[in-house]
Amino acid sequence: METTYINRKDHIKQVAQQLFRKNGYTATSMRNLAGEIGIEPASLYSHIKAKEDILQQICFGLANDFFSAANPICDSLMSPEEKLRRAIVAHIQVITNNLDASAVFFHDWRHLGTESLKKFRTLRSEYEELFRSIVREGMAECVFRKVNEKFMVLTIFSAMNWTYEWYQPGTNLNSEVIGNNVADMLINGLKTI
Amino acid sequence: METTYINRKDHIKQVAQQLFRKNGYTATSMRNLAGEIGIEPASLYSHIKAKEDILQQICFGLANDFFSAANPICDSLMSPEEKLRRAIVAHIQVITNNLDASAVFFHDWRHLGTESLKKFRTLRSEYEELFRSIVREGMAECVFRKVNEKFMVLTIFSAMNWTYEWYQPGTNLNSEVIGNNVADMLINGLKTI
DNA sequence: CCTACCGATCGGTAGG
DNA sequence: CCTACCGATCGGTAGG
Repeated sequence: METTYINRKDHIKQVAQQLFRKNGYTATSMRNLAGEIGIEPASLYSHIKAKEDILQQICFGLANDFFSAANPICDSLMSPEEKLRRAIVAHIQVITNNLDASAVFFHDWRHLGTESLKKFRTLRSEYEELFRSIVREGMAECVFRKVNEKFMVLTIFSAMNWTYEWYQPGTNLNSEVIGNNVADMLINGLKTI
Repeated sequence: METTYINRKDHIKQVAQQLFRKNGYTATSMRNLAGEIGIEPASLYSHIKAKEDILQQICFGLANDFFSAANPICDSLMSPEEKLRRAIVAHIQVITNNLDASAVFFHDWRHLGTESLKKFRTLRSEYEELFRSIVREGMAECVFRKVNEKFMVLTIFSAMNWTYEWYQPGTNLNSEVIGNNVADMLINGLKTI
């Protein structure tokens, strides 16, 4: 149970994302965080510069995970349908493997500072574009119905991103099965014929 | 532009849900709220008992709207497919007609006090059960594929509830069209054959 | 990583 | 709806 082998900065991040998920970023005080870790509040500042630093670590760390999962799929030579299915499964796996971070990512990104916020929005647009290009490709090849492209991608993200709200490790199906189920529901609703 | 005709309590609620949506419930202070309204912070307490009162008004008010929209559809004699389509459209219309309240509803319900929180969860379960029963009915009649019922409903809610994140009144399609598009994507992915 | 502490701000009350 | 104010708590710093 003790995880003394990880460094303190990671430890802080992990405890923080649990608390942020449970109570929200703003409602979690540095005193709460320090108390949960077992050190004095002021000691946190030996490892981080500010509260927002932690939020940045969480948000940009997870953004990086999403890209790492999706990029190789997008660059591959698979069919649009297979790409979309795999991208959905990969995305949902990142979420289910990082439930605390995902909750913070989706809820609390707006509490990032002005500069980080801008960077965050840019990354998110770039990531959405990955999915948009798969959908576009599929429409061009007539394997996807020609629905409004932006709308279609938003619905795909909707179905994927809500996962963190209800997924419970252990009690649910495993993440690959869930990803494939979501993909099934979406793709079979998209396909020509 | 002036809406002096509504009473102050409603005025407070409306301004509050704008601020809560933008900055979050916890990050919005009573001083922010009073400043936006143009009164002194202490004056708010002539109209409300506590900050959480406002959150309760918003959350339970919207819950009521959801039920009012869905109940007549569920009680009707339409086919499961038609019921589901109409319930989806109705749900999305409630969201798009109450974007501020919806954002608060989905983000900040967990900041309700213990008692309200319990009541909220119960209402939410009851509401989900409305959709679950439509899906169950559809499966029994073999018009919906026999997927895990709970999972299917969660995916439906996912696709519906994310709407508040991206819907922009005016610039988007109207809410009925959007609801029907979401219904199309979901139902055509659910139907036998 | 701790003790000691800062100025700012919080939700809310008393009393009119 | 206002003035005046409360105790509590906030994020963060100084200095060791």
